Amino acid sequence: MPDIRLPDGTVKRFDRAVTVAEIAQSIGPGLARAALAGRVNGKLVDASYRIESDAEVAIITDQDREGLEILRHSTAHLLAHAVKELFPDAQVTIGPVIEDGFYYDFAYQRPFTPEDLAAIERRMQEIAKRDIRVERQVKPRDQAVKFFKDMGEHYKAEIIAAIPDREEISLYRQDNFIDLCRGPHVPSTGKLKVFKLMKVAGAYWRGDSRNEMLQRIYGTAWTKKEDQDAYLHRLEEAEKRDHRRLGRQLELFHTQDEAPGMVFWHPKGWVIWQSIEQYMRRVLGENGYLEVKTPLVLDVSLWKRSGHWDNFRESMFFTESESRAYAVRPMNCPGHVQVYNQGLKSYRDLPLRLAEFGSCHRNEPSGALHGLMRARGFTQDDAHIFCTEQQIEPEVIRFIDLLQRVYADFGFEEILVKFSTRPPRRVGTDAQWDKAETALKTALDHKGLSYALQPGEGAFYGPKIEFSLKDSLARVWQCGTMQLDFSMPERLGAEYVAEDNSRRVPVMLHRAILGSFERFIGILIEHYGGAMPLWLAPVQVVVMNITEHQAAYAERVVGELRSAGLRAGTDLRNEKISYKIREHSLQKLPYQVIVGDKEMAAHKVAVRTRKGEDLGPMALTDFIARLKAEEAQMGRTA
RNA sequence: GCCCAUGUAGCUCAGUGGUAGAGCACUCCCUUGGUAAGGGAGAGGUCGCGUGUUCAAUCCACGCCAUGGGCACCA
Repeated sequence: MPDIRLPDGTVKRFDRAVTVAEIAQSIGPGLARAALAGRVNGKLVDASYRIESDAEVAIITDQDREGLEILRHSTAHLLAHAVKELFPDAQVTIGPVIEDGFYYDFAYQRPFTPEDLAAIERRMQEIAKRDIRVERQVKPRDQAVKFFKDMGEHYKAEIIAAIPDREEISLYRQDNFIDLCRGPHVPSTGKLKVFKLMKVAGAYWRGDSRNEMLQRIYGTAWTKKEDQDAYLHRLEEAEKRDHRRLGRQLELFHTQDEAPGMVFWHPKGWVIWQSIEQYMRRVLGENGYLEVKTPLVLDVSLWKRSGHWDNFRESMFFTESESRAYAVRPMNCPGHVQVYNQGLKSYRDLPLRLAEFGSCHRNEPSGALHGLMRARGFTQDDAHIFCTEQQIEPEVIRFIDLLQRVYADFGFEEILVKFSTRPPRRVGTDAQWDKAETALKTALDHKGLSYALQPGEGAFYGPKIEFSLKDSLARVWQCGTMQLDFSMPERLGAEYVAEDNSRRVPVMLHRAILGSFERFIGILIEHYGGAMPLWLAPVQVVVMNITEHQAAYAERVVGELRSAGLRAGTDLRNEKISYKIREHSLQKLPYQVIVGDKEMAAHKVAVRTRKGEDLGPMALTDFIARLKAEEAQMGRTA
């Protein structure tokens, strides 16, 4: 005689064991139809789950977050079901829910083609229409293993072997398709209405590149058609912001076959770069950094001493001359230690903050390359702080202050922080690690930052903090980093004379705010959809004449804008004004100035923004003042 | 690096076993037009690279390179 307490507080009494579906039915036929699953005493269960004793029960429908996940998970099963009907020899492996959808990995003698995908999707629709009941059953472990082995599903058998002993082995059956699964699932395939297969890709079994490659089919599933349409629309919008596409359209940069993973910056893109570099140079200077420039190519022996040869030689570029071997630098730190090592340092010289816009090359795996985001040639806004252990904490706080200010200036509001602590294999003493981790943690707490702790994820040479920012499409990009290093100063012989006249090894802090210029500019392009804030816009103002009669006046206006330090150009082409406006709007140029006879007579300029707003005629001095004010706002108004 | 797809004019893309086409951009001419495309003419391609099959390859096969989507990797 279970008492069932519902989320609204009401209690229903049943005179026998009752299923979630029956409870939904007792509440109303609408809910009974909508019920996908239930939550019984906090645990998600199938709608067919039988409740024997008193319980708190909530009915899960597609209005719940969990409901959507169950829907997606069941759609993954539907996909596997369809694949097994069409390709009985394919073996099923795993099929989890992911953001916006699901995937399922199959082992099959040949890759699935796009045509296969279309056929599979059609079959999924058919099976959904059959509205087959989905049933759960529990099997003893050895029986389950035998069951799947007999079916030829060796991957499933392997998965069961990896499930902890105390967990139940549950199977889900829909018609003749049976899959190992924890569940819960929708009560019948008819609940699955809105889904679409997106793409097929290779994926390693168990995520290990030493294992065989499986065929992964990605799909998306939603509760309503409109949601799916909105999702597909969102993908299209994201594609329009793709930095590679905008880089071409806005003439910022290009890449070509002869230099894979490296970038040819065009004049407009280089203005963005230079605006950022000069800005960074200014704020670093304000914060006590000293800028240096060190060699891009160094004798291999230095990379052997630094440890890079041992760990990363596979992804370094090498060259040689007169029988001497050199490496193109993959990092700047060894160079900075060389600068530090010139002249005996005193504790009075610390902290010493050496900064470099350091060009690095790493021979990244070909499949990893991705426009500006993952390149083989890139430039870090790198700096190394040489300091004592006592100085770690204040230096980290200073750094976080600077980083927050920089991100805000670029228009990023939200920063995510991850803190990685000592890994099992590491250098340095426990006492050093204790001090270092405490210093980082205290600094984070001092700044009131919440962070995700990643135990054991630190580098072998020290703990680290990683800073990611969220862009306008809510995508997260890791950019900033603060890493402690107990290893390299010692390996490369850095030391200082302490107060007691003893020689000590300084702590080295590796830190970057932007990460790499290439990647950061890529993020900015996508964040702003190419419409850069005024201070970063390659061309800030274009002055257009209506007829050739105002050409000289337009030139004069541009001259004054340039004298005021603005990046301005003319468009005196023999084209209609609407044609010029369209072109510069597509180029996302922030301000368009139109001069016709009226403006010329009144010594004014007519101003239009890239959003299409007509600001009307104004005096040039007012216009310049407006732009200067906007520049000073940096990314904050955008 | 692995799996799949793609590579044709500056860009976006059609297309065919008999050495190629559109739109936009570009050049010239007409047009001097007031807030997102005025009209006309012209020029432009070793069809990613290589080898093979074939009387003949941009098209078929194989290899390579690059790009895209994933996977693995990311000091």
